[in-house]
Amino acid sequence: MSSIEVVSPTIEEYLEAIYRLEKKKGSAKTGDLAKELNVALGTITNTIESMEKQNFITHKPYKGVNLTKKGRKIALDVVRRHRLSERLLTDVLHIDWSKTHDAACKLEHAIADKDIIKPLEKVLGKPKTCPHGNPIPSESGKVIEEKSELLANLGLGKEGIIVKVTDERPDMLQYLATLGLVPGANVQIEEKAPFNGPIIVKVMGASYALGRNVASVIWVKKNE
Amino acid sequence: MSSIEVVSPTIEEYLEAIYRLEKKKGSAKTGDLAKELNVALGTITNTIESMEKQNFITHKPYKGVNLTKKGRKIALDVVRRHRLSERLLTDVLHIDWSKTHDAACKLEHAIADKDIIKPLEKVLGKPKTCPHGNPIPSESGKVIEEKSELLANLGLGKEGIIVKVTDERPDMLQYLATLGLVPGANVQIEEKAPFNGPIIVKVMGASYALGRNVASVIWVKKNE
DNA sequence: AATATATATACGATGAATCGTACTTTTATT
DNA sequence: AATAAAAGTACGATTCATCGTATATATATT
Ligand SMILES: [Mn+2]
Ligand SMILES: [Mn+2]
Ligand SMILES: [Mn+2]
Ligand SMILES: [Mn+2]
Repeated sequence: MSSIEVVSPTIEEYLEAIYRLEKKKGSAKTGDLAKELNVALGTITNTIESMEKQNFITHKPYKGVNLTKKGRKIALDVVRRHRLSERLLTDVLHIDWSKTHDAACKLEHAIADKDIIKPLEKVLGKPKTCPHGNPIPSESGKVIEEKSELLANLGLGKEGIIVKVTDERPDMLQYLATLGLVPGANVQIEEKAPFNGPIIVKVMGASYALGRNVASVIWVKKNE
Repeated sequence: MSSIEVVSPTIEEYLEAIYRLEKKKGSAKTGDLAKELNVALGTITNTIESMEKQNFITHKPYKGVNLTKKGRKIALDVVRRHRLSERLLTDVLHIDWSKTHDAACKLEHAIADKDIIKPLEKVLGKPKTCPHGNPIPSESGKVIEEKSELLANLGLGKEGIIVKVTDERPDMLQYLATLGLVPGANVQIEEKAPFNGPIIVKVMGASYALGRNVASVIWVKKNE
């Protein structure tokens, strides 16, 4: 029986953060983790040392840490619980998608039990993604990532469907929602200002100028 | 603004356990708490000393602890979250009532935020009780306790409606459910054996012999 | 190549929560 | 009232997660 190892909520948070950073930048640097987890640098050094001893991660000083197979397995389970929690919050409790991330980040540790997570997944209708479009790992840790590209990289005149949003700060999500920039929405590039200037996009008939920072958290699937 | 004080999950658990024991026995003894919380006696002594310093409880050695006003306020909020969690588990996730208590005891700490608990309460339809019939404290800490008496104390031939069940051990709840002894069910006393012997009750047409231990966790509202 | 800047580590210290054993006090029994 | 049993407390120790300051190393800039 290869059931998933039980670790403290703290270690789960570390694994979750490492997973995200690894996905985004290839590895998780001490400093990034300190910011992400809101703790002092020395704390990170301590904890990753202990996590390395437990074979959850490998660490190359000044290069960052990476998940081992063992660590990734747990991380994926945390991410799974996180994203199912988000779905519960939006789909069942009707909470705004801008508020779900922080709440889910606590909830995820309280629903580790299979007797809870399985019924939850079922009631939600086995959703494939979180409300922000990120894939929900399967029970066995499989992640089906829909192919997509950054809105910021889409060519002039091209259009596509928003697949996911990879910045879950409440203010960012609120802003995106007011423009209708949510997963499933159709967007077209109308203009791209030079020198990394704004991008004008058309959504639901309306046009908006987006900064590159914003256009770089939105992933779309190009229409053929 | 008298918003509720934030304490650690551990202290919340202590307050919750003290609330229950106080309700059941008038006060919470060190030993009872050790059993309830599954920690060593010395740990209880330590923690209640610290809790007394923070004015959450008063403590008379060998007599037990009691909640202060301040402590009770927090305890009621924890109990509120616990019972709303149980409702979520049974009503939304369709989890059996015998499994909800333990799961809720973790969940309750992850849904302290007003932005979560209010929508949850609303979605559940502002339930008055947990699945076991115990009242859900209001946001302001009001508890509306329906008048009821122990099934074990009901006279021969009398009948009533089950109001609540005050033992939430999984095996007890499973047993009660198989007999149909759940809140709302009508029961009648058919026989009471002497010397604290079994009680024969009629439920839904069937008759069952219940030990006094069982009849002493079931509370009923006598018909007329 | 030398220096400056960013990044990471070492180290000593703290607080919360826990344990187990030894000791003390209260309550029950004779 | 003396003694036994039960209940509670004291105390020293451990582990986890954290902090902040001082020090070290690597990378970027000149
Ligand atoms: Mn989290
Ligand atoms: Mn999400
Ligand atoms: Mn609890
Ligand atoms: Mn209950």
